[in-house]
Amino acid sequence: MTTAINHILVVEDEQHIRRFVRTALESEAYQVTEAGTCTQGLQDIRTQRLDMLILDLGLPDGDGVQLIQTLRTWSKLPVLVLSARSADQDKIKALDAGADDYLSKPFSTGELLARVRALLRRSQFNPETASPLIHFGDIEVDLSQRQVRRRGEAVRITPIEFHLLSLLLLNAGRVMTHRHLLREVWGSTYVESNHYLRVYVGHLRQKLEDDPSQPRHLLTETGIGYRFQL
Amino acid sequence: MTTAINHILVVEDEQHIRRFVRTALESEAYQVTEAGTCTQGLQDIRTQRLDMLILDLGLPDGDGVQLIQTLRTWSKLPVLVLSARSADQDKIKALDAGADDYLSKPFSTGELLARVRALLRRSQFNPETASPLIHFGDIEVDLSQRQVRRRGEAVRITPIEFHLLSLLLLNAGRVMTHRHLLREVWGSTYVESNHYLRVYVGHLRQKLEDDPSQPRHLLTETGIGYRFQL
DNA sequence: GGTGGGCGTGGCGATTCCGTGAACCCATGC
DNA sequence: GCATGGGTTCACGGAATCGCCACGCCCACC
Repeated sequence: MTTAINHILVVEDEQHIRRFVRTALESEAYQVTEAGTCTQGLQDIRTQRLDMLILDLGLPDGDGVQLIQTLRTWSKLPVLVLSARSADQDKIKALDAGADDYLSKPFSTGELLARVRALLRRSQFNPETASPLIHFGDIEVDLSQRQVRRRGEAVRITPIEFHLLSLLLLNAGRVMTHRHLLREVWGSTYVESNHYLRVYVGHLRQKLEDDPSQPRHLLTETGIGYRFQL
Repeated sequence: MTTAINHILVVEDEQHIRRFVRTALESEAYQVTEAGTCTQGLQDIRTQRLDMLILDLGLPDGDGVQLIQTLRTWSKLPVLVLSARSADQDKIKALDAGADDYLSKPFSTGELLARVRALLRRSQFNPETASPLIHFGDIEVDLSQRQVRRRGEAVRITPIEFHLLSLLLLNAGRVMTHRHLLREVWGSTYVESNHYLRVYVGHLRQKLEDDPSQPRHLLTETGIGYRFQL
């Protein structure tokens, strides 16, 4: 199956709505992460590569509007608000805080998905949200566009290679354990297949390192895992 | 956010709603132009420098959804839809045709303005750079006129081919997933029919590439989709 | 009623990607 | 020196994906 490139974070405390939204999104092959609280949500936003945030306003541990405002001080991540309230003032406050769309409950799967598509479509036109370029050596990586360049020339990257690379880049400087990488890329049944990693790390070194036998960026942490040094 | 004055076109046939919307917008110092019909609206879009379109779906002389679709073949102008209908299917159709937001009547001034602000904020749409002519290789494409030329000679392009081409061109440089292209061109029930794409991408290569077997512009991203390189 | 263009669909060879085993390298410790 | 464990590289078969050709249907237009 085709790799989902759109990653959506759903912040919602009510269990059943969360499941409802997740199911809807997954049926369209989006990658979904869930959070139940503001704090957890912010945590996820900081650590994950996301394309969109779906946020319920009525969270137990804090004000959703507040969260949007904080978020907007450093990110343009598209935000779709869900809310039980349908009063004008609520909508206006949320939208002016920086939300991009506001959907009152109850809502249908169809409308939710259509609004998600519209939002993703629009935000992907926007070059500023889209391109946190990552540089190292003579390589340039654009994660949101799934592109890798070496001295300006496009480098061919397979889906698995790209998945692995983006994990390492998003956690640049940190050690990523074998198990963690394997679980993310191949799934939890492969956490012991260290061999896969060796092979694909090898591929990436061939494509990215000046001297693949003397890697300067994609480093191995013997007995632990790998680390990416920008 | 304080740049040039934003110019908004309101296409709406009912006199009193038009006045209502105009008054609201002008109270926020937007420059407003009005049109009462689809034809007039399209005319204005082609000739004026606009930042946004507010469109009523129930126009006497034609289908609003149709208008959005045509518009989207050559422009990314932000579109906010107003409609008396609030059924899911209407919303979905409009949003998937390319609208950016959908507001059901009756609506309040406050919400309308908040949504306009959100939309303008999100899409720093630059009408100057939206040139209708696109060049690559020895090909010239005029999206608004629906014409393709190769070394000056007209190239025959079927409706589906053109639709596909305009999507790729409007997102030149980006990877477009199979699903996304299929949904836009064939509709959401065909998101898994990758086969269609292979065939039509093939057709386009035959017509546009110097050496169709070694494409330089219409590139495949194995396992993901296609990308157009200008 | 014939003709032709556009479209959907099936099929098949070619290409690319992936999993896996085997060989090799190298540091460490006995 | 030699065994061991981890790391790297290579090679190859199977699977998935892709490009391309061909056929038949539909419909618009003679």
